[in-house]
Amino acid sequence: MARPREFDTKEAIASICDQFWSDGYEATGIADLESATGLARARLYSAFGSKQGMLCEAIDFYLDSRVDVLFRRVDDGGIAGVANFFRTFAQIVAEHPGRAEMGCLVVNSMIEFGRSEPELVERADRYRERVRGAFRSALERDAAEGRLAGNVESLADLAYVMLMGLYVTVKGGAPLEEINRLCGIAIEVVESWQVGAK
Amino acid sequence: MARPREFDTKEAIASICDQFWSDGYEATGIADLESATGLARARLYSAFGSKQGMLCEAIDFYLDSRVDVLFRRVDDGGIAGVANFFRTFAQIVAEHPGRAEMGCLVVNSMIEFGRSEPELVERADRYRERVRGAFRSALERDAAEGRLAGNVESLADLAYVMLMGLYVTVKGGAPLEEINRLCGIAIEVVESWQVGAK
DNA sequence: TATGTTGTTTACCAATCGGTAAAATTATGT
DNA sequence: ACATAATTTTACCGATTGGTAAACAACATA
Repeated sequence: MARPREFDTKEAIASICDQFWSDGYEATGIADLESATGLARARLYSAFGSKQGMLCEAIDFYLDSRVDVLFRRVDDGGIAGVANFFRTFAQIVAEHPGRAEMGCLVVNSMIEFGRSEPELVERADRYRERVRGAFRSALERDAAEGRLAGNVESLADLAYVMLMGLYVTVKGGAPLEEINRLCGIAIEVVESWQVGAK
Repeated sequence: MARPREFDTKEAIASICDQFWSDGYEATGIADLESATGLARARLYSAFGSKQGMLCEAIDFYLDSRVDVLFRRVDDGGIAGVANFFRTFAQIVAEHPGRAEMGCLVVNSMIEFGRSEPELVERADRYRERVRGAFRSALERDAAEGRLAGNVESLADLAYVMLMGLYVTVKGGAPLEEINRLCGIAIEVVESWQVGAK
Protein backbone atom coordinates (compact mmCIF):
# COMPACT_ATOMS: atom_id res chain seq x y z
CA MET A 1 0.00 0.00 0.00
CA ALA A 2 2.60 2.45 -1.03
CA ARG A 3 4.76 3.24 -3.98
CA PRO A 4 5.07 0.17 -6.19
CA ARG A 5 8.28 -1.16 -7.74
CA GLU A 6 9.01 0.26 -11.13
CA PHE A 7 10.92 -2.78 -12.31
CA ASP A 8 9.98 -6.40 -12.70
CA THR A 9 11.75 -8.40 -10.03
CA LYS A 10 11.74 -11.58 -12.10
CA GLU A 11 13.33 -9.79 -15.02
CA ALA A 12 16.04 -8.40 -12.80
CA ILE A 13 16.74 -11.83 -11.34
CA ALA A 14 16.93 -13.29 -14.82
CA SER A 15 19.57 -10.74 -15.77
CA ILE A 16 21.47 -11.29 -12.53
CA CYS A 17 21.29 -15.01 -13.18
CA ASP A 18 22.81 -14.66 -16.63
CA GLN A 19 25.58 -12.46 -15.26
CA PHE A 20 26.58 -14.88 -12.49
CA TRP A 21 26.19 -17.76 -14.90
CA SER A 22 28.58 -16.39 -17.48
CA ASP A 23 31.20 -14.76 -15.26
CA GLY A 24 30.96 -16.53 -11.92
CA TYR A 25 30.17 -15.09 -8.50
CA GLU A 26 33.48 -13.66 -7.34
CA ALA A 27 34.36 -12.31 -10.76
CA THR A 28 31.19 -10.25 -11.09
CA GLY A 29 31.07 -6.98 -9.22
CA ILE A 30 28.02 -5.01 -8.23
CA ALA A 31 28.80 -2.69 -11.13
CA ASP A 32 28.35 -5.64 -13.51
CA LEU A 33 24.99 -6.40 -11.95
CA GLU A 34 24.00 -2.74 -12.33
CA SER A 35 24.71 -2.74 -16.04
CA ALA A 36 23.18 -6.19 -16.50
CA THR A 37 19.91 -5.11 -14.92
CA GLY A 38 19.97 -1.38 -15.65
CA LEU A 39 19.30 -0.76 -11.97
CA ALA A 40 21.32 1.31 -9.51
CA ARG A 41 23.06 -0.66 -6.76
CA ALA A 42 20.84 0.74 -4.01
CA ARG A 43 17.78 -0.59 -5.81
CA LEU A 44 19.32 -4.03 -6.05
CA TYR A 45 20.23 -4.02 -2.38
CA SER A 46 16.82 -2.82 -1.26
CA ALA A 47 15.22 -5.61 -3.28
CA PHE A 48 17.59 -8.49 -2.60
CA GLY A 49 19.57 -7.61 0.50
CA SER A 50 23.07 -8.71 -0.40
CA LYS A 51 25.22 -10.09 -3.19
CA GLN A 52 24.86 -13.59 -1.80
CA GLY A 53 21.13 -13.07 -1.59
CA MET A 54 21.15 -12.19 -5.28
CA LEU A 55 23.03 -15.39 -6.05
CA CYS A 56 20.52 -17.43 -4.08
CA GLU A 57 17.60 -15.90 -5.93
CA ALA A 58 19.48 -16.34 -9.20
CA ILE A 59 20.00 -20.03 -8.49
CA ASP A 60 16.35 -20.48 -7.50
CA PHE A 61 15.35 -18.86 -10.76
CA TYR A 62 17.83 -21.02 -12.64
CA LEU A 63 16.45 -24.18 -11.04
CA ASP A 64 12.85 -23.22 -11.74
CA SER A 65 13.46 -22.17 -15.33
CA ARG A 66 16.60 -23.42 -17.06
CA VAL A 67 17.06 -26.72 -15.23
CA ASP A 68 13.42 -27.59 -15.25
CA VAL A 69 13.04 -26.86 -18.96
CA LEU A 70 16.13 -28.89 -19.73
CA PHE A 71 14.93 -31.97 -17.87
CA ARG A 72 11.20 -31.87 -18.44
CA ARG A 73 11.53 -33.84 -21.65
CA VAL A 74 13.70 -36.39 -19.89
CA ASP A 75 11.19 -37.09 -17.15
CA ASP A 76 9.11 -39.61 -19.05
CA GLY A 77 11.28 -40.34 -22.04
CA GLY A 78 12.58 -43.76 -21.07
CA ILE A 79 16.07 -44.89 -21.99
CA ALA A 80 15.69 -43.09 -25.29
CA GLY A 81 14.90 -39.88 -23.43
CA VAL A 82 18.11 -40.10 -21.46
CA ALA A 83 20.12 -40.89 -24.57
CA ASN A 84 18.49 -38.01 -26.40
CA PHE A 85 19.38 -35.72 -23.54
CA PHE A 86 23.06 -36.38 -24.15
CA ARG A 87 22.51 -36.00 -27.87
CA THR A 88 20.96 -32.59 -27.27
CA PHE A 89 23.84 -31.71 -24.99
CA ALA A 90 26.36 -32.44 -27.73
CA GLN A 91 24.25 -30.49 -30.19
CA ILE A 92 24.12 -27.41 -27.97
CA VAL A 93 27.88 -27.50 -27.48
CA ALA A 94 28.37 -27.69 -31.24
CA GLU A 95 25.84 -25.04 -32.19
CA HIS A 96 26.03 -22.62 -29.30
CA PRO A 97 29.59 -22.83 -27.98
CA GLY A 98 29.28 -19.52 -26.17
CA ARG A 99 26.39 -20.70 -24.09
CA ALA A 100 27.89 -24.14 -23.58
CA GLU A 101 31.08 -22.69 -22.16
CA MET A 102 29.04 -21.06 -19.43
CA GLY A 103 28.51 -24.58 -18.14
CA CYS A 104 25.91 -24.95 -15.41
CA LEU A 105 25.32 -22.18 -12.88
CA VAL A 106 24.83 -24.63 -10.02
CA VAL A 107 27.92 -26.66 -10.86
CA ASN A 108 29.96 -23.48 -11.13
CA SER A 109 28.65 -22.21 -7.81
CA MET A 110 29.24 -25.56 -6.11
CA ILE A 111 32.88 -25.37 -7.12
CA GLU A 112 33.30 -21.72 -6.18
CA PHE A 113 31.80 -22.07 -2.71
CA GLY A 114 32.25 -25.68 -1.75
CA ARG A 115 30.28 -26.39 1.38
CA SER A 116 31.08 -23.06 3.00
CA GLU A 117 27.60 -21.60 2.56
CA PRO A 118 24.73 -23.77 3.81
CA GLU A 119 22.17 -21.93 1.67
CA LEU A 120 24.12 -22.94 -1.42
CA VAL A 121 24.74 -26.51 -0.29
CA GLU A 122 21.00 -26.90 0.11
CA ARG A 123 20.43 -25.64 -3.40
CA ALA A 124 23.13 -27.95 -4.73
CA ASP A 125 21.30 -30.83 -3.05
CA ARG A 126 18.06 -29.82 -4.72
CA TYR A 127 19.83 -29.62 -8.06
CA ARG A 128 21.31 -33.10 -7.78
CA GLU A 129 17.95 -34.43 -6.69
CA ARG A 130 16.23 -32.86 -9.69
CA VAL A 131 18.77 -34.21 -12.17
CA ARG A 132 18.91 -37.70 -10.74
CA GLY A 133 15.15 -37.64 -10.31
CA ALA A 134 14.64 -36.88 -13.98
CA PHE A 135 16.90 -39.72 -15.05
CA ARG A 136 15.27 -42.04 -12.53
CA SER A 137 11.71 -41.38 -13.60
CA ALA A 138 12.72 -41.70 -17.23
CA LEU A 139 14.25 -45.09 -16.62
CA GLU A 140 11.42 -46.29 -14.43
CA ARG A 141 9.09 -46.34 -17.41
CA ASP A 142 11.27 -48.83 -19.24
CA ALA A 143 12.01 -50.73 -16.07
CA ALA A 144 8.33 -51.28 -15.39
CA GLU A 145 7.99 -53.04 -18.72
CA GLY A 146 11.11 -55.13 -18.22
CA ARG A 147 13.12 -53.32 -20.82
CA LEU A 148 15.84 -52.05 -18.48
CA ALA A 149 18.89 -54.17 -17.82
CA GLY A 150 19.97 -52.99 -14.41
CA ASN A 151 18.97 -51.04 -11.35
CA VAL A 152 17.11 -47.78 -11.93
CA GLU A 153 18.81 -45.79 -9.18
CA SER A 154 22.30 -46.89 -10.09
CA LEU A 155 21.88 -46.13 -13.74
CA ALA A 156 20.36 -42.74 -12.95
CA ASP A 157 23.32 -42.02 -10.72
CA LEU A 158 25.67 -43.03 -13.50
CA ALA A 159 23.91 -40.73 -15.95
CA TYR A 160 24.13 -37.92 -13.42
CA VAL A 161 27.84 -38.39 -12.78
CA MET A 162 28.59 -38.53 -16.50
CA LEU A 163 26.71 -35.30 -17.04
CA MET A 164 28.68 -33.54 -14.30
CA GLY A 165 31.90 -34.76 -15.90
CA LEU A 166 30.77 -33.35 -19.21
CA TYR A 167 29.99 -29.95 -17.71
CA VAL A 168 33.48 -29.74 -16.23
CA THR A 169 35.10 -30.78 -19.48
CA VAL A 170 33.14 -28.31 -21.58
CA LYS A 171 33.83 -25.44 -19.19
CA GLY A 172 37.50 -26.39 -19.18
CA GLY A 173 37.68 -25.55 -22.86
CA ALA A 174 38.14 -29.04 -24.26
CA PRO A 175 38.07 -29.20 -28.07
CA LEU A 176 34.76 -29.94 -29.70
CA GLU A 177 35.84 -33.34 -31.02
CA GLU A 178 36.67 -34.43 -27.48
CA ILE A 179 33.28 -33.33 -26.20
CA ASN A 180 31.59 -35.16 -29.04
CA ARG A 181 33.53 -38.32 -28.27
CA LEU A 182 32.61 -38.15 -24.58
CA CYS A 183 28.95 -37.53 -25.39
CA GLY A 184 29.02 -40.44 -27.81
CA ILE A 185 30.36 -42.69 -25.08
CA ALA A 186 27.70 -41.52 -22.66
CA ILE A 187 25.04 -42.29 -25.27
CA GLU A 188 26.50 -45.74 -25.89
CA VAL A 189 26.49 -46.44 -22.17
CA VAL A 190 22.89 -45.35 -21.80
CA GLU A 191 21.72 -47.38 -24.80
CA SER A 192 23.50 -50.46 -23.48
CA TRP A 193 20.94 -50.46 -20.68
CA GLN A 194 18.26 -51.80 -22.98
CA VAL A 195 17.68 -55.50 -22.44
CA GLY A 196 19.25 -57.42 -25.25
CA ALA A 197 21.34 -54.46 -26.32
CA LYS A 198 24.59 -56.22 -25.69
CA MET B 1 76.71 -13.60 -9.40
CA ALA B 2 74.54 -11.53 -7.11
CA ARG B 3 72.52 -11.83 -3.94
CA PRO B 4 70.92 -15.26 -3.65
CA ARG B 5 67.28 -15.94 -2.76
CA GLU B 6 66.68 -16.47 0.93
CA PHE B 7 63.63 -18.68 0.41
CA ASP B 8 63.02 -21.93 -1.43
CA THR B 9 60.96 -21.23 -4.50
CA LYS B 10 59.50 -24.74 -4.61
CA GLU B 11 58.39 -24.47 -1.00
CA ALA B 12 56.70 -21.16 -1.70
CA ILE B 13 54.92 -22.58 -4.74
CA ALA B 14 53.76 -25.54 -2.68
CA SER B 15 52.21 -23.19 -0.12
CA ILE B 16 50.66 -21.04 -2.82
CA CYS B 17 49.30 -24.18 -4.43
CA ASP B 18 47.63 -25.29 -1.20
CA GLN B 19 46.12 -21.85 -0.74
CA PHE B 20 44.61 -21.65 -4.23
CA TRP B 21 43.55 -25.26 -3.92
CA SER B 22 41.58 -24.80 -0.74
CA ASP B 23 40.09 -21.34 -1.30
CA GLY B 24 40.06 -20.85 -5.06
CA TYR B 25 41.75 -18.17 -7.14
CA GLU B 26 39.42 -15.18 -6.83
CA ALA B 27 38.72 -15.80 -3.17
CA THR B 28 42.38 -15.71 -2.16
CA GLY B 29 43.96 -12.32 -1.86
CA ILE B 30 47.64 -11.49 -1.97
CA ALA B 31 47.47 -11.12 1.80
CA ASP B 32 46.46 -14.78 2.03
CA LEU B 33 49.43 -15.78 -0.09
CA GLU B 34 51.69 -13.70 2.12
CA SER B 35 50.60 -15.52 5.26
CA ALA B 36 50.60 -18.88 3.51
CA THR B 37 54.20 -18.47 2.40
CA GLY B 38 55.50 -16.13 5.09
CA LEU B 39 56.80 -13.86 2.33
CA ALA B 40 56.06 -10.17 1.75
CA ARG B 41 54.03 -9.39 -1.38
CA ALA B 42 56.95 -7.68 -3.12
CA ARG B 43 59.01 -10.85 -2.79
CA LEU B 44 56.22 -12.90 -4.34
CA TYR B 45 55.82 -10.47 -7.20
CA SER B 46 59.56 -10.27 -7.90
CA ALA B 47 59.69 -14.06 -8.02
CA PHE B 48 56.48 -14.87 -9.90
CA GLY B 49 55.40 -11.69 -11.67
CA SER B 50 51.68 -11.67 -11.08
CA LYS B 51 48.85 -13.43 -9.28
CA GLN B 52 47.99 -15.34 -12.44
CA GLY B 53 51.63 -16.28 -12.80
CA MET B 54 51.49 -17.71 -9.29
CA LEU B 55 48.45 -19.76 -10.23
CA CYS B 56 50.18 -21.11 -13.32
CA GLU B 57 53.22 -22.17 -11.32
CA ALA B 58 50.94 -23.60 -8.65
CA ILE B 59 49.13 -25.70 -11.24
CA ASP B 60 52.40 -26.87 -12.78
CA PHE B 61 53.55 -27.92 -9.33
CA TYR B 62 50.20 -29.59 -8.70
CA LEU B 63 50.43 -31.53 -11.96
CA ASP B 64 54.01 -32.63 -11.30
CA SER B 65 53.41 -33.65 -7.70
CA ARG B 66 49.83 -34.32 -6.59
CA VAL B 67 48.34 -35.52 -9.87
CA ASP B 68 51.34 -37.59 -10.81
CA VAL B 69 51.49 -39.29 -7.42
CA LEU B 70 47.78 -40.02 -7.54
CA PHE B 71 47.91 -41.67 -10.94
CA ARG B 72 51.27 -43.37 -10.89
CA ARG B 73 49.77 -46.48 -9.36
CA VAL B 74 47.03 -46.49 -11.94
CA ASP B 75 49.40 -46.42 -14.90
CA ASP B 76 50.09 -50.17 -15.02
CA GLY B 77 47.43 -51.52 -12.72
CA GLY B 78 45.05 -52.96 -15.28
CA ILE B 79 41.32 -52.97 -14.73
CA ALA B 80 41.93 -53.65 -11.06
CA GLY B 81 44.14 -50.58 -10.86
CA VAL B 82 41.37 -48.37 -12.20
CA ALA B 83 38.84 -49.92 -9.84
CA ASN B 84 41.20 -49.49 -6.93
CA PHE B 85 41.65 -45.88 -7.86
CA PHE B 86 37.97 -45.25 -7.27
CA ARG B 87 38.13 -47.31 -4.08
CA THR B 88 40.95 -45.10 -2.85
CA PHE B 89 38.97 -42.03 -3.86
CA ALA B 90 36.03 -43.12 -1.70
CA GLN B 91 38.40 -43.91 1.14
CA ILE B 92 40.00 -40.48 1.04
CA VAL B 93 36.60 -38.79 1.08
CA ALA B 94 35.58 -40.87 4.09
CA GLU B 95 38.80 -40.47 6.06
CA HIS B 96 39.95 -36.99 5.08
CA PRO B 97 36.79 -35.01 4.34
CA GLY B 98 38.59 -31.69 4.69
CA ARG B 99 41.03 -32.49 1.95
CA ALA B 100 38.40 -34.15 -0.21
CA GLU B 101 36.24 -31.04 -0.14
CA MET B 102 39.09 -29.13 -1.72
CA GLY B 103 38.37 -31.16 -4.83
CA CYS B 104 40.93 -30.90 -7.58
CA LEU B 105 42.87 -27.68 -8.17
CA VAL B 106 42.73 -28.05 -11.95
CA VAL B 107 39.01 -28.80 -12.02
CA ASN B 108 38.36 -25.85 -9.74
CA SER B 109 40.46 -23.55 -11.91
CA MET B 110 38.83 -24.82 -15.09
CA ILE B 111 35.46 -23.83 -13.70
CA GLU B 112 36.60 -20.47 -12.35
CA PHE B 113 38.28 -19.34 -15.58
CA GLY B 114 36.58 -21.24 -18.35
CA ARG B 115 38.48 -20.76 -21.55
CA SER B 116 39.26 -17.12 -20.90
CA GLU B 117 42.95 -17.66 -20.16
CA PRO B 118 44.87 -19.64 -22.78
CA GLU B 119 47.64 -20.50 -20.32
CA LEU B 120 45.10 -22.23 -18.12
CA VAL B 121 43.30 -23.95 -20.97
CA GLU B 122 46.61 -25.45 -22.01
CA ARG B 123 47.18 -26.76 -18.49
CA ALA B 124 43.66 -28.14 -18.37
CA ASP B 125 44.41 -29.99 -21.60
CA ARG B 126 47.57 -31.45 -20.08
CA TYR B 127 45.60 -32.51 -17.02
CA ARG B 128 42.94 -34.33 -18.99
CA GLU B 129 45.61 -35.98 -21.08
CA ARG B 130 47.41 -37.19 -17.98
CA VAL B 131 44.27 -38.60 -16.38
CA ARG B 132 42.95 -40.26 -19.49
CA GLY B 133 46.47 -41.46 -20.29
CA ALA B 134 46.77 -43.17 -16.93
CA PHE B 135 43.45 -44.95 -17.38
CA ARG B 136 44.36 -45.86 -20.95
CA SER B 137 47.72 -47.38 -20.15
CA ALA B 138 46.22 -49.25 -17.23
CA LEU B 139 43.57 -50.77 -19.45
CA GLU B 140 45.97 -51.53 -22.28
CA ARG B 141 47.68 -54.16 -20.18
CA ASP B 142 44.49 -56.14 -19.81
CA ALA B 143 43.47 -55.44 -23.37
CA ALA B 144 46.71 -56.89 -24.71
CA GLU B 145 45.87 -60.17 -23.01
CA GLY B 146 42.31 -60.20 -24.21
CA ARG B 147 40.83 -59.58 -20.81
CA LEU B 148 39.16 -56.27 -21.66
CA ALA B 149 35.63 -56.25 -23.00
CA GLY B 150 35.54 -53.05 -24.98
CA ASN B 151 37.61 -50.31 -26.51
CA VAL B 152 40.50 -48.98 -24.43
CA GLU B 153 40.08 -45.33 -25.33
CA SER B 154 36.36 -45.26 -24.76
CA LEU B 155 36.57 -46.94 -21.41
CA ALA B 156 39.39 -44.62 -20.33
CA ASP B 157 37.25 -41.69 -21.38
CA LEU B 158 34.36 -43.07 -19.37
CA ALA B 159 36.55 -43.46 -16.30
CA TYR B 160 37.75 -39.90 -16.75
CA VAL B 161 34.28 -38.44 -17.08
CA MET B 162 33.05 -40.36 -14.02
CA LEU B 163 35.97 -39.04 -11.99
CA MET B 164 35.20 -35.45 -12.98
CA GLY B 165 31.60 -35.98 -11.96
CA LEU B 166 32.76 -37.26 -8.59
CA TYR B 167 34.98 -34.23 -8.01
CA VAL B 168 32.08 -31.89 -8.66
CA THR B 169 29.78 -33.84 -6.39
CA VAL B 170 32.25 -34.00 -3.52
CA LYS B 171 33.06 -30.30 -3.78
CA GLY B 172 29.34 -29.55 -3.85
CA GLY B 173 29.03 -30.95 -0.35
CA ALA B 174 27.06 -34.09 -1.13
CA PRO B 175 26.56 -36.38 1.88
CA LEU B 176 29.10 -39.15 2.38
CA GLU B 177 26.63 -41.92 1.65
CA GLU B 178 25.89 -40.40 -1.73
CA ILE B 179 29.58 -40.21 -2.59
CA ASN B 180 30.03 -43.79 -1.51
CA ARG B 181 27.13 -44.89 -3.67
CA LEU B 182 28.50 -43.07 -6.70
CA CYS B 183 31.98 -44.50 -6.16
CA GLY B 184 30.48 -47.96 -5.83
CA ILE B 185 28.73 -47.53 -9.15
CA ALA B 186 31.93 -46.36 -10.80
CA ILE B 187 33.71 -49.42 -9.45
CA GLU B 188 30.97 -51.71 -10.71
CA VAL B 189 31.17 -50.11 -14.13
CA VAL B 190 34.93 -50.53 -14.26
CA GLU B 191 34.82 -54.13 -13.13
CA SER B 192 32.16 -54.94 -15.70
CA TRP B 193 34.85 -54.37 -18.32
CA GLN B 194 36.47 -57.70 -17.54
CA VAL B 195 35.63 -60.28 -20.16
CA GLY B 196 33.06 -62.63 -18.76
CA ALA B 197 32.19 -60.29 -15.94
CA LYS B 198 28.61 -59.96 -17.02
C1' DT C 1 87.91 -2.29 -1.55
C1' DA C 2 85.03 -0.57 -5.21
C1' DT C 3 81.26 -1.84 -8.28
C1' DG C 4 77.54 -4.02 -10.57
C1' DT C 5 73.69 -7.05 -9.85
C1' DT C 6 70.31 -9.08 -7.55
C1' DG C 7 67.03 -9.79 -3.51
C1' DT C 8 64.66 -7.72 0.50
C1' DT C 9 62.16 -4.18 2.92
C1' DT C 10 59.12 -0.51 3.52
C1' DA C 11 55.83 2.31 2.27
C1' DC C 12 52.73 3.40 -0.77
C1' DC C 13 49.33 3.69 -4.90
C1' DA C 14 44.93 4.29 -7.62
C1' DA C 15 41.07 1.50 -8.30
C1' DT C 16 37.67 -1.27 -6.97
C1' DC C 17 35.23 -3.94 -3.50
C1' DG C 18 30.46 -4.70 -1.20
C1' DG C 19 27.38 -1.93 1.17
C1' DT C 20 24.58 2.18 3.05
C1' DA C 21 22.55 6.78 4.91
C1' DA C 22 19.55 10.25 3.69
C1' DA C 23 17.13 13.08 0.79
C1' DA C 24 13.88 13.25 -3.00
C1' DT C 25 9.97 11.12 -5.30
C1' DT C 26 5.59 8.77 -6.00
C1' DA C 27 1.57 5.95 -5.57
C1' DT C 28 -1.92 4.70 -2.27
C1' DG C 29 -5.65 4.81 1.68
C1' DT C 30 -8.51 8.08 3.97
C1' DA D 1 -6.07 17.16 -0.39
C1' DC D 2 -3.17 15.08 2.86
C1' DA D 3 -0.51 11.93 5.47
C1' DT D 4 1.79 7.55 5.01
C1' DA D 5 4.78 4.17 3.46
C1' DA D 6 7.50 2.46 0.17
C1' DT D 7 10.80 3.19 -3.82
C1' DT D 8 14.25 5.80 -6.22
C1' DT D 9 18.14 8.75 -6.41
C1' DT D 10 22.42 10.55 -5.16
C1' DA D 11 26.30 10.62 -2.90
C1' DC D 12 29.17 8.50 -0.17
C1' DC D 13 31.75 5.06 3.06
C1' DG D 14 35.83 2.36 4.98
C1' DA D 15 38.17 -1.63 3.61
C1' DT D 16 40.42 -4.26 0.47
C1' DT D 17 42.01 -5.20 -4.17
C1' DG D 18 46.28 -6.34 -7.16
C1' DG D 19 50.46 -4.16 -7.95
C1' DT D 20 54.81 -1.12 -7.58
C1' DA D 21 58.65 2.51 -6.74
C1' DA D 22 62.55 3.28 -4.12
C1' DA D 23 65.66 2.78 -0.50
C1' DC D 24 68.51 -0.73 1.50
C1' DA D 25 71.33 -5.11 1.97
C1' DA D 26 74.08 -9.05 0.41
C1' DC D 27 76.72 -11.44 -2.80
C1' DA D 28 80.26 -12.05 -7.00
C1' DT D 29 83.71 -10.15 -9.58
C1' DA D 30 87.47 -7.00 -10.64
